[in-house]
Amino acid sequence: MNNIFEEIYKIVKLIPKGKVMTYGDIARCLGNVRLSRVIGYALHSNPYFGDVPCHRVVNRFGGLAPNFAFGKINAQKQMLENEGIVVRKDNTVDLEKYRYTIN
DNA sequence: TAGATGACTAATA
DNA sequence: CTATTAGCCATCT
Repeated sequence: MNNIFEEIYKIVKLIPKGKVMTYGDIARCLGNVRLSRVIGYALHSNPYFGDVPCHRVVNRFGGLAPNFAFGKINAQKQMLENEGIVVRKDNTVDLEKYRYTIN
């Protein structure tokens, strides 16, 4: 499938361990920041769970998604911590520290 | 088949 | 400064 979804997954897969990316950054990589919405749906659908580290994708505040596809937000939090990322009590990460930008 | 919705963000009023 | 509108695309009803 050569649609926007594949592009999204391609970018997400490029996120190194211990780093996170925002929807906006991914969308900007695709050439249009407004695609951030599509990214959200793409990960919500989550057809490639296991291949796509959707837990490394956070919103612009660094906050984790309220409805994690696999389990609860707790699961995402656990996975991030497992990679060495410190998640705050309010389920947010330090973007200045963990934000990964491709360009 | 057509319309509404959603893990969002940035720009404008 | 805060609040609202616009824009994207796939899936759901």
